[in-house]
Amino acid sequence: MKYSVSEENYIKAIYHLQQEVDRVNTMLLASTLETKPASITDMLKKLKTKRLLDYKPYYGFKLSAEGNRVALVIIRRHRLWEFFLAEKLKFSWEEVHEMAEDLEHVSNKKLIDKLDAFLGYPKFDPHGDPIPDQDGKIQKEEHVLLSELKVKAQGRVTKIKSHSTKIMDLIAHQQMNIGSKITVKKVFEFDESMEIVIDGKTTKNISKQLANNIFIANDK
Amino acid sequence: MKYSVSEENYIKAIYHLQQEVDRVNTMLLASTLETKPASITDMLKKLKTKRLLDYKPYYGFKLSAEGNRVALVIIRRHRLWEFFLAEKLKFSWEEVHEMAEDLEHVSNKKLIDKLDAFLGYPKFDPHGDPIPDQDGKIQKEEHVLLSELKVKAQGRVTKIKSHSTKIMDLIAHQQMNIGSKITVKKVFEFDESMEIVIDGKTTKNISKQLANNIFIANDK
DNA sequence: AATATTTTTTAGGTTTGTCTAAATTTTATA
DNA sequence: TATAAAATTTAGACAAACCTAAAAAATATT
Ligand SMILES: [Mn+2]
Ligand SMILES: [Mn+2]
Ligand SMILES: [Mn+2]
Ligand SMILES: [Mn+2]
Repeated sequence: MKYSVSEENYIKAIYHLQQEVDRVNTMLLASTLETKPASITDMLKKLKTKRLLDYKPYYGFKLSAEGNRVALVIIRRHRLWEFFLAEKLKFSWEEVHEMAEDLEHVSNKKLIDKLDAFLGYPKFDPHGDPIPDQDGKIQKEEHVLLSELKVKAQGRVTKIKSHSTKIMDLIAHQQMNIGSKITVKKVFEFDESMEIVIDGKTTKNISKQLANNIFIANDK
Repeated sequence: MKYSVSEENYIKAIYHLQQEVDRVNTMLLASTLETKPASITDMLKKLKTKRLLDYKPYYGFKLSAEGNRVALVIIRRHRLWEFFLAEKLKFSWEEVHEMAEDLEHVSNKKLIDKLDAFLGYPKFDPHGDPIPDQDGKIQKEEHVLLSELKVKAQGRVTKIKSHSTKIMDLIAHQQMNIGSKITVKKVFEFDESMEIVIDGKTTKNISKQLANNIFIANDK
């Protein structure tokens, strides 16, 4: 089955919201897609008749098994393109999301599988999010917040929680990046700020708020 | 200015038809786009109000200077993606056109320019058609039909006239390709068939009809 | 020159995806 | 529990891009 750009954007948005809440509701989806609630209701009916959605009026909704499968196909396309843009075309990882938002709707399966091969079957996109494979399987990476690490613990930065420009600014300035190796040197009781070493080179002090937004995979 | 997928497809189709005829007409465009004449008229009016088209009812139409500029942007995108698909993803050159038909509408300029750089600023797409540069300039390659070459002449295959599967079949079987070096060994008067050497290795006999569909750049 | 044929445009509809405004249902509050 | 507020759906409209059928204009044929 082939779905329209709009349908795909709805499916993907519902999938992402479901990672946070169990049953998505109209208002929430309207605000993330920046449309009006009435438009959401229209699309919900359509997705329901296409059997992509479990939906009872007034009771919220969730993707069907098939809806989930479709969502993962779209997310696979999105993240592979993001990886391509960052890795091959040398875009910074803040720039890639918007372009991938369009590229994800080019839906030729053979194209995506060949792209995957060309990129060397990457497991994570530039933001550290997992890339579903051909069967929709995603590799779960166990990561913890940097703020939860104890002194002497170390690991690699896998993901940033929020992608706001404010946080990006700070992180870029600190010369941290996805993949950077982090070692915790000290944790100060006063404000829970940390002293860390980045890639075995530079030593930095970071606030609790910042450490709360950085995910780390335990290196071992 | 940003144009819809439909608008872009119309603009590009008009551009291509103008390479053959001076003023395009409704029927011709309808048949190449596989739509009805009434739909063409609707779009012509829209393109006219957007100043992309010179159009007087009943008198045929042609792209304005701006329309031409836009067409070349779309063709640049199309051919760069084709080059990417063939060169990097290892698609055969018969497969790339259809996928490029979708990718050409992803219109982020920085993306296309970076793709261009990544590919090494190629001048010709896998079919041998020239790729417009950032300013819409296209490199004119002087090529002649293989059938016009005399004995001992040599050159490289730059382009195939028709892209029908029937011709593709034959050409693939003869192990010819864009870029193959061709040397004419003999021309038989009886049926004007030729004996040629491909890439200095294999010797083949080809019919006048086939030679009439293969463009050659004079190597020198 | 008159008539027939072809081409093009116009008129009026349909589908998709959006919207506003109003009605309905659910949830919260007094 | 009655009422107020919020969330959701319905009703009706609109733009984009298509369509069919009919009218109008251009071109070809007798
Ligand atoms: Mn993204
Ligand atoms: Mn999207
Ligand atoms: Mn092409
Ligand atoms: Mn296209």
